[in-house]
Amino acid sequence: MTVYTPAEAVEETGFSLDTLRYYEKIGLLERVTRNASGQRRFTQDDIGWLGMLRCLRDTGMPIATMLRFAELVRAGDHTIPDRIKLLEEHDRQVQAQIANLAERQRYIHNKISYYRSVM
Amino acid sequence: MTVYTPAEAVEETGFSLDTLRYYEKIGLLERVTRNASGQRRFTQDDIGWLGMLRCLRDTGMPIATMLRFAELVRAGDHTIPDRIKLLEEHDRQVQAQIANLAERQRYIHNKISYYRSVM
DNA sequence: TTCCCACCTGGAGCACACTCCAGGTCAACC
DNA sequence: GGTTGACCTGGAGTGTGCTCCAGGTGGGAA
Repeated sequence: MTVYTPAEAVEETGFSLDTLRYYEKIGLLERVTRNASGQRRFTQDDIGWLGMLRCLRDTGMPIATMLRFAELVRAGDHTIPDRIKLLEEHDRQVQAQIANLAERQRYIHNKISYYRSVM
Repeated sequence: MTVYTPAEAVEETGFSLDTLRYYEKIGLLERVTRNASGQRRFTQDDIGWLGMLRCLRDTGMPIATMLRFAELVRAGDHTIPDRIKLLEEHDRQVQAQIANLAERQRYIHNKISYYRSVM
C-alpha cells in the first residue's frame, strides 16, 4: 500500500501543502492518517479524491458545493443518485461556461479584426 | 444624443450601480459626466465601453489588466498594435480556459458514467 | 409642504479561497 | 551533541472584486 508524504502529495495533486491542510480542516478531505510523529501520510485514495476535488474546483465549483458532494460520498452508496444529480447539474454549468466563453471569444475576435482594419 | 440614467445604465450593462461607481473610481471608466444636480449621465460610448469590460471580465481578465487596456485606449490610436497584442494574449488564455474546461468535463462525464454503472 | 425616491460621496465591510506566521516537534545527517 | 529541514498546530492576515452604509441633495407626486 503506497503512501505519500506531504511533499509527495503536493507534487502529485498540485495543491499547496497549506491548501491540503485547509481542505482537511474544513472537511473536504477526511482526516488524513498520521505517522508515529504526527506527520500526514496520504493514501492512494486520498490522492484520488484530491484529483476529483481539483477537477471540481477547476471547473468553478464553490467549496460549499464540494463539501456537499464530500458529505454525500461519506454517507455511503445509497447517495449515488444524489451524487449523479449534483454532478449533472455541475456539468450543465460547465457547459454554460464553455458556451459563454466561446461567445465572448467571438466578441474579442471581432475587436481584434476591427483594430487590424483601422491600423 | 442618447444618455442613460444610472438605472438605465444598470439595466443596459448588467453591472450594479455600485460596480459602475467602483469602475469609475478606479479608472476603468473615465469620469462619467454629471447633470446639473450631480447625477451621472452615461453616454452611448460609456455603455459601449462597459460592454467591452463585461466581455473581458466575464472571460476572466483581472481588473489590473483591464486597467492597462483602458490606459491604452485612452492614450490614443498609436496604441492599437499594443491593444491587439493584449487582446491576442487574452484570447489565448480564453482558448486555454475552454480547452481546460472541456477536458475536466470529460472527467466529470466519466464519473457520472461510473456512478451509473454501479447503481 | 411634505414625502418619497433616485441618486450622491467617502469610507468601511464582506465573501471567498487560500496563504502566512509563530512557536514547536522529530528524524536524520555531520 | 548540534544543526537542518520537513512537518505540526492554531490562528491571523491577504488579495480580489465588489457591496454596503451613513449622511446628504434634488426633483417630482400627493
